[in-house]
Parts: sequence; C-alpha cells; structure tokens
Amino acid sequence: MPELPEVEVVRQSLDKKIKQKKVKKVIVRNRNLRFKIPYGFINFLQNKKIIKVGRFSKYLILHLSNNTFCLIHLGMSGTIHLIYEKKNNNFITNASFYSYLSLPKKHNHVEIILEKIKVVYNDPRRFGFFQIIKNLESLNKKLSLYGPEPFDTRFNLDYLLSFFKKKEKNIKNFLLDQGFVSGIGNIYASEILFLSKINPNKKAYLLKKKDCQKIIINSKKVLIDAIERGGSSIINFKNTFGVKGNFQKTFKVYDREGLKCKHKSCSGIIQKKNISNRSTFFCNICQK
DNA sequence: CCGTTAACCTGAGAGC
DNA sequence: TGCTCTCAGGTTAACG
Repeated sequence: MPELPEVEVVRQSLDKKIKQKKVKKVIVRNRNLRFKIPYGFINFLQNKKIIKVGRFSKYLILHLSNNTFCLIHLGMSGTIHLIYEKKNNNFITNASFYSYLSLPKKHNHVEIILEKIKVVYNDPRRFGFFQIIKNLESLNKKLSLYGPEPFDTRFNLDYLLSFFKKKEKNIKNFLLDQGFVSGIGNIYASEILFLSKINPNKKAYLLKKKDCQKIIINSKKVLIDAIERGGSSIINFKNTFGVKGNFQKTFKVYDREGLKCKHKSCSGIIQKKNISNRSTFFCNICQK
C-alpha cells in the first residue's frame, strides 16, 4: 500500500490528533507481524507521552518521552485508523465506525489507547511491523542504513552518477532500492521514469547526466504531487479517517496498460511488463 | 560484491 | 455458486 506519500499523509493527521497525548493502554491482538512484536512492547509504550509523529522514508516515527521512539512500517496493506472516545472508555465501536469504513476488523492487530482517542493498526497481509528504539543514537544508526529521500540535498547529480557507475542493474530496480534512495515504491517508480522519458529496463551505467537530472527533479515532483492529493488508493489505502487518496486519478502510466501514452505527440500505447517480479508500466516509444 | 528469485501473508477479481 | 488462478502499495534471505 504505502510509499512515502501515503505514509506522509498518515503522519500529518496522526501528528495533529495524538501529539502530546499520553499512552494509557496498549492492546496487542496478534503479535505475528513481519517481525514479531517484542514482549516488552506494551510496557515500553505504556505511560509514555507521544511528543510528536515524524516520518522517515516509509516509516512512521513516534517520538516518545525519555528520548525513546517507536517505528511503524505499514508493509503492503497496513492502515492506521483513529477512533474517538464517546464517553468514559466507550469508544465508537463496530456498528457505526467499522461498517462506515468497511474495515475488516479481524485484522486490527494493535491498539494504542490515548486520552479520548485510540490508534488502531489494521493489516490483512501482516507485512508491516513495529519496532521500539531506546535512544536517539540507535534511531540514527537504524536510519543511516537507508539512502537519502529524494528531497534530501544529498540526492544530487554527483551521488547518482557515482552510484550508477558500472552498475548493470536496471534503473527501475534502483529506484526501488531503499539503500540508494528511500521512500519510492512500485507506483511512483513507474511514474517518475515516465515523466523522465527513461525506459525502466535501462541499465543504470548507461544513464547520462541529463537523465539523472530528470530523475532528481521528477522524483521530488511526483512525491510532492501525490502528498498534495492525499496519496494513491489502489486497493485499500485510506488515511486515518478512512478516506481514500486521489493521486490514482492522475496516474500517467501506472495501471494504464493498453491505454494511450499521455506524452504530447506520442502515439505509443502503455505496456505492462514484469521486471523483477513487480509490475512495471511504461511507453515503449517515448521512454528510451 | 552483484543481481535475481522466492518467500512471507490475505483477499479481491477474473475466468471457467 | 464455487473452484482455481493471478495479482496487489514492501522487504530480505538465500542463491548462483
């Protein structure tokens, strides 16, 4: 589900609604996520204050009191929903809220109950995970394993050219490689390469300066546009209030197999090909 | 070191 | 209706 823009949309509403609130109770219904939720998880969160909600790449970062942190990764199908408390310990429950959202309630694996509001983590495929981090040093160490986000000044021409040197791997795979650049996923990789008129199969070492510049510019552009439109909702992405994003309505290539290329004066038809087990959409005519 | 593949899961939709 | 098959926003261990 979630690439950087979707995670950012979730972050914004989470931060607005749970910042400065204290964790009253934590319920773990199913600890078998991608990584098993550690047994100390509940005690770690309990009674801590959520200072703010941050994000790096596709991770949500709960900044907690005592300089501690909780990372949340949404995997493929994770969503986070906020539920308000009506009266004392009486949260708006199944009947109204869940039918309204058509949420598969059985996949609510974790609940974090705060003052007047609770955070519910729902994830049918269980590819997402939680991670507790005990100090700032450990957080930085963990995040340093990832490449810069496209917005980072380190994501520049020199960086791309030196990274691509002698690399046989195709550019599509590089955009998905979180050690190279973090935050881009399968949808936005296709979109970025389309705008840049670069063929996803192109080997990285063959890319020219101009190509790299286009990739840098369009990576930022695509992600920012997507954030502004509330992310992309293909199957089940929803923000914390159960509302879908809109970026999928403006896809230029993703999910457009067999349709006309959207570049001006190009007569191409969008193709779908499997590259490294991921669907990839592109125009064979204008993406060289 | 480099690049690719399979595996982790559930559910939706297509085709028969 | 129901069965089988394919596919889905991510990551990573294991392999050649």
